Amino acid sequence: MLNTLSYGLLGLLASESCSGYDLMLRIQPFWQAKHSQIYPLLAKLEREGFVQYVRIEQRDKPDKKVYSLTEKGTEAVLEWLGEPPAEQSSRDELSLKTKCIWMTQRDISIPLFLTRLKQLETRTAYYEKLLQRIPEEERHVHSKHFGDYVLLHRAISLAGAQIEWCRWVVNMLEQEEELS
Amino acid sequence: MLNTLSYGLLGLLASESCSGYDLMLRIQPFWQAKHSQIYPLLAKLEREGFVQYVRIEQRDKPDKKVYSLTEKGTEAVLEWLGEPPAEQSSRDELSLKTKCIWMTQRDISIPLFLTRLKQLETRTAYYEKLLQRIPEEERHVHSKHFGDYVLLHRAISLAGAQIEWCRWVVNMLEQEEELS
DNA sequence: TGCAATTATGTAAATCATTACATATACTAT
DNA sequence: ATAGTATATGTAATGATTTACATAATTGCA
Repeated sequence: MLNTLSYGLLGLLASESCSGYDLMLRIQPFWQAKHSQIYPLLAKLEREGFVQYVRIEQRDKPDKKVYSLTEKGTEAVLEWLGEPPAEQSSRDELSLKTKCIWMTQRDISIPLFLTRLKQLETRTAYYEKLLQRIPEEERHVHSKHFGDYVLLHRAISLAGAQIEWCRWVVNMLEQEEELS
Repeated sequence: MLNTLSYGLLGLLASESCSGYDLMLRIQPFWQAKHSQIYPLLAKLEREGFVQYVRIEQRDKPDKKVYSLTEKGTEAVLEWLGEPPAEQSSRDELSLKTKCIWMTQRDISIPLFLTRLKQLETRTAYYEKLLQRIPEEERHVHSKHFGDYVLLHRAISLAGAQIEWCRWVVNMLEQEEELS
């Protein structure tokens, strides 16, 4: 039994062999992990026979290790896919702060939600751009990019719901200003 | 400088003094933390003067320590509220598995989303119940429960968006079944 | 020319978080 | 009776994660 991050890395390698650096960038949107966690984990997965690598020399950039799945690695991913998904866990500092807005004045509370709005709008724009890069012919169930396609859809729709929510809260906080 | 969980606990204590056990239950929806993390943290916050406690004897239940904010604790919360919120971070195993659905058959992929649907429906029902418990007169900006009110609204709307998304994905996976 | 950013990999120390161990009372269902 | 659940608090060991330390090539900018 491996941990979730390990399975996530193996899952990414299933669709395309790549370097630890690439894995770090690709897993970011779904599971935050720094390179200092990923490199030792890949080394461990290699020692245990789930992945293998070849060193690739590059002219313009430093050498890299391109990892690929072994048969054992592929089996591990398929076994993992058969198990029910763990509940989603989210950690949002804004939620904790929202529980305290009764303590604050509008000059403190409103900027919290305006900052979040900007974060959400920036991320939405980024997701939209990524979505546009997936051509029509790769948006079907059997495409390797079907997962990316549906995940981007979810990310955009959730961000939209949160943007609406932030505006609703800011509105209420602003209306209160007129009364006080 | 304290960590986010510490500020979250202090923030909860700002609206109502309560036991470590209560804090654990109350912070759960926004920040997952076990009692084994919370009890030592409260002890540390007490040693450092952010909180204080009184031991309360109970007839039908074990004794408890009821924690309350000190002046230093209140100042720390207000300072924390003035800082911009950190970006939301979510960890969802289903996202990682979704990136791999191209590897699977419908009999593996569809149950993943059906399981998530059940999880979301259960949570929505729970949130709806909590929301109903907040009376109209406590849903305004100056109420101590305004935060709970708006957070429940967000949780319900996000769960709704995710339910729709799961159904959309399941539909696509099922339609593919007819063709294969 | 120097400074920052990007690509690329790694280790060490510190902190954060979970699991397991431990205890104790009271209530409820089988 | 006894098993399970809820309340209530704690520690110890392990595992996960972040921050800081380290190196090195290339590109772009001021």
